[in-house]
Amino acid sequence: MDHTTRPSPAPASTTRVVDVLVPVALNQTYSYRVPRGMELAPGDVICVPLGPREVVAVVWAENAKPDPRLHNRLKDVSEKLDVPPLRAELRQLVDWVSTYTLSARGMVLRMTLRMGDNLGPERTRLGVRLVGEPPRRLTPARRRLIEVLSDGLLHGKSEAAREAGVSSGVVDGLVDEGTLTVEAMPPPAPPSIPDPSYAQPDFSREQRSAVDVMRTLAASGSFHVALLDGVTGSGKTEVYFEAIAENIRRGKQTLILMPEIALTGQFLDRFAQRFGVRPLEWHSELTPRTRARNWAAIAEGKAPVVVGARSALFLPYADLGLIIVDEEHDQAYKQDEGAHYHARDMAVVRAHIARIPIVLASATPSVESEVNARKGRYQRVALPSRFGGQHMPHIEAIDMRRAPPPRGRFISPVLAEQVRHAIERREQALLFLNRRGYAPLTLCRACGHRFACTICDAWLVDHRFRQRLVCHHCGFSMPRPNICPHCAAEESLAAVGPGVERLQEEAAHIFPEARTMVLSSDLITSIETMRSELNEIAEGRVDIIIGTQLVAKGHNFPRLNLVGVIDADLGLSNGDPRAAERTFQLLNQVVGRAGREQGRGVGYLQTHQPEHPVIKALIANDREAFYASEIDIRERTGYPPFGRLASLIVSAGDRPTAEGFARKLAAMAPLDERIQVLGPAEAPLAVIKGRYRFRLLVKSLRNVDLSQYLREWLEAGPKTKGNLKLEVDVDPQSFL
DNA sequence: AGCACGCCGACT
DNA sequence: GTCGGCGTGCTC
Repeated sequence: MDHTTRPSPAPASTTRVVDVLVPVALNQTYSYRVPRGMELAPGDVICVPLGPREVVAVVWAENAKPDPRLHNRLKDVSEKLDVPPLRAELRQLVDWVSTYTLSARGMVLRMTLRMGDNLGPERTRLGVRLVGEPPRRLTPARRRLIEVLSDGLLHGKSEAAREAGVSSGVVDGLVDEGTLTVEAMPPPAPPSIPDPSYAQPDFSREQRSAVDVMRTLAASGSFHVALLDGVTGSGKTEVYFEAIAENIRRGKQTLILMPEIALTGQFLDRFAQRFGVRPLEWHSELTPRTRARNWAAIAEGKAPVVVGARSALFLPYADLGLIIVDEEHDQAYKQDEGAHYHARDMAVVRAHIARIPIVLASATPSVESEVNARKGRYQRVALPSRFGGQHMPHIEAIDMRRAPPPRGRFISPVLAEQVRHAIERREQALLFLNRRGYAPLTLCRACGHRFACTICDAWLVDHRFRQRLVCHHCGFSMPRPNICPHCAAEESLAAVGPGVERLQEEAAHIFPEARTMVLSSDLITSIETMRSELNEIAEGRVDIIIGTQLVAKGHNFPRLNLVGVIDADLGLSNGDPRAAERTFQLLNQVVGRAGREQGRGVGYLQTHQPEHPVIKALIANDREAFYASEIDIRERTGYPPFGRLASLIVSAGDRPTAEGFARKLAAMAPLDERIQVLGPAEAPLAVIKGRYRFRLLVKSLRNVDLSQYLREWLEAGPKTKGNLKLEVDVDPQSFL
């Protein structure tokens, strides 16, 4: 752009300039000129040129006095998009999350703009209908197409072609012949409106007081956190539905956050039973078109209830009145890629900024939320028993030191006996093992060679279904060889340890007549297949379910009364400060799958340490004991929520570079008697994808602004360059 | 995050 | 001689 040739450049005072947040890895805003005739205010969604491309961005502020050094570099805003502006509440959330997590503000904004490039009016889609005579030349492709359209209804043009397995050329051909007509498809129906009075559920006396609290909460219209605390099967969902009903009556939108959207099939049905229709879904598998449509519906306030995974938190709700965080303790709320944030915590922040109530629901609250409830910061709403007189499952430990399974097997005789009884009673059994694949380690019996990933510090996991050895950290895989690559011995490779696939083999061997099914995240291709497999189980077409933690989450299997945990110790002994909490929550949830609808559930925990406090608390069904001891440990050691943590991971292509930088960084940490900088130490997973990793752990008192401390430190500290990478994780959940 | 610019190995 | 690998650095 050549400004010098302009006859008379407009005086600066008449050219308005706005500061714009662009969705790239930048913290600062960029200034753009507002073209004549365009009205812009903070929050407006616009298109701007950025380098060689155009991006969707958001006006963040007026800029009355643009930086003179930029005078001739300012570009014009290209276009104002016809969507509702981002409200101040959401802009404030973006700023807050960016400041707290130390991630670039532009990257946080990006999460709210995840609607694809399909904003704006919908183009009318074309449909075809069968009206005339068949064509003179009837090819097989044409025949298939006519078959698909034989109902005489209007079909989407591309859908019809896809369904018939023909190209769109075949469709056009039949249109030319007069066999089909082209008509505009009716616009897609707006999201259906949930009816708060659709069904009037029956509540027990205990539930009724919780329901009252929920309604009052939703009606209050002010910031308030409730911890809805009820065991699996106590009717938590139905109880918080009443808060949603109240919120719908007030004409406000509700956001329901779920840890794992693929597992919400039954939830959607229950929602429909209560409200007549399903809520709007938000998840990563939406097509771009649907995504844009849902985004617009949310922004225009036409979607009263949205259920979504953590990313749904950053959507531009027109009038959000209530947030529900289901299974609030779940690890899946923590995002560890790109921006590191905990959706539950950020949901509380959003509720605070928007001055609205929020409900955290769980059968096994996080220690953080439990402490907040005990201190009165959160209002505890307790649902003590299972609904409908169901009993809590009875839990027993199986001491694997005394009653071990045969060598190379993993199901103890006691558990096998119980599974047999369950099958004989025509009930289902669930065998839980949180390990994907067939075996976690393969070694050569002749020379001792172990198969390890060449670019990660990890063994290769044997996946027999896929016939490959797979690294769970980088995705590397290789065919399973027959010959040891080290000593060339034949038939010498042995699988060590169990995975769910191996467990299925063993179950099939012990119970040849039983129908088994493995549920594991690596075997899931889509949300749809996942939901249909879960339905198959719910309909009783499976006798033995073998699953990883996928099966622990939110699904009712009516005929499931027996749960066997194959290795209850897994995850207890890895030096992670949250290991105990996680194991307690996970096993409690898994065992809670048993006996939800009929009979009395029984859970067996195969363990080598029945004396471990977590195992004992599970067996005694003594939540109090677990929380008391865990809270005590955290308080004594200053771990969250009694102190704050941040982890800094330094990684580089070679070990000395990573270690050197980490040491330099540690040496430059500002002194502060309230803050400890631990390390650097080699990260527990020392190498991932060929990158060497060192970790610094920052631990502070609770009242310290840890983010601010980190920012000052990193600004003054050594700059990363080359292939050096520094990842900052405030409030880390995982310590790998 | 993109995307271009820039400097070293195998080929139309 | 060019095509293209991804390291480095900028985007108002």
